[in-house]
Amino acid sequence: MIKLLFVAGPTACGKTEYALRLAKDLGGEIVSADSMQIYKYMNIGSAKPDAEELAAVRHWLVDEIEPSEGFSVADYQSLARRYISEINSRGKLPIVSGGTGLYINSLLYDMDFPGCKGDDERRQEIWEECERDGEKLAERLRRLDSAAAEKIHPNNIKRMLRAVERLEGGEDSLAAFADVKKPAEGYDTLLIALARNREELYDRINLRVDKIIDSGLENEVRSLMAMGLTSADVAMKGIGYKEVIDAIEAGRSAEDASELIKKNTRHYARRQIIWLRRYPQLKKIKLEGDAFDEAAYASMRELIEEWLQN
RNA sequence: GGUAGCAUAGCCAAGUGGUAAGGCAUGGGUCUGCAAAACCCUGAUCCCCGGUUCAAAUCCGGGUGCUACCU
Repeated sequence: MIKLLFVAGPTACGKTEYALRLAKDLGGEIVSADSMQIYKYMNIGSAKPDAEELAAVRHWLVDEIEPSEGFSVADYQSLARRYISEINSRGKLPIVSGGTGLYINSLLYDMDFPGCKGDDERRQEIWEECERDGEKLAERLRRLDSAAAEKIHPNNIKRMLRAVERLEGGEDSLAAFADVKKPAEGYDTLLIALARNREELYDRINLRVDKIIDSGLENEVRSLMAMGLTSADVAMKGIGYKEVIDAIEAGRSAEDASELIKKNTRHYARRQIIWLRRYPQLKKIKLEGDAFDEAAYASMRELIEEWLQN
């Protein structure tokens, strides 16, 4: 059994800081569960740990791929599992830190990604075949698997496309949609979620967005654009990036996009919080104030010590 | 002081006699290959008082507040 610690929580709640401290104190290495920090060159906007932090504790799945590369949960899962066992075999504690719920989920549970891989072109094809009509797509899905069709809202084109893709790719039914959630085998997990008052979190978000913009988000976006990336690239769909690209293209500056970025980040944080509510085993640690919350950290350590004993 | 206009949910806002569109925010939620994505759900009896009418956010009178212009 590999002991696997998770430090989750919404964006801007302080994950980086606390995970780093834990890694130092426990002799751990950090496995990022962040769908944006995984990209190279996207440092400022994704609020990546800085060079000093990256040097202090070993990080995995940060700066892993090119922004132009495709990536998916399935890729994440297999890479993360590999790194985790390597860390474990070195006698270190793997600490998964990040806010991408689905990535965390892929490690926590035995999600398997069988069947066909996601193929953009294939999905595009299906979409064209349905004449870009949500209703027609829904009908096609219903014919293939009525149970799956009932679970996916007809407005959710993206999900319906993937479902059709899988079913036509050979799967008889999307049994996966049943909520069979087996804990991942081979891991002994402890899931800690950092939490804050909503108001305090939103204040932190606003502050952080201002800081990110001051630190040169616009230049970062411009250099990514110079590398040939456009708003069509997945990496550029990240919050902060997409808004600034739009602003630049409209002849405005990053500052002009500030309010929009803040709003989108708040929405994102809310969804993250809601996502985490699904885990009954979740240990919530409430953080307060801007300074490092020693009291909260101490109770975190206590939880961890107890878990490590068993 | 005068004249005109406006007053609808946290904000923007439609509706000008038949019982309150929509957008944003907020909150809640879904989630098996783009997840910082995609999608779903969520609120008011219309400034106050009186009147006309079977029926008023909608018409009339008065009050209050805001805005513009005038003196």
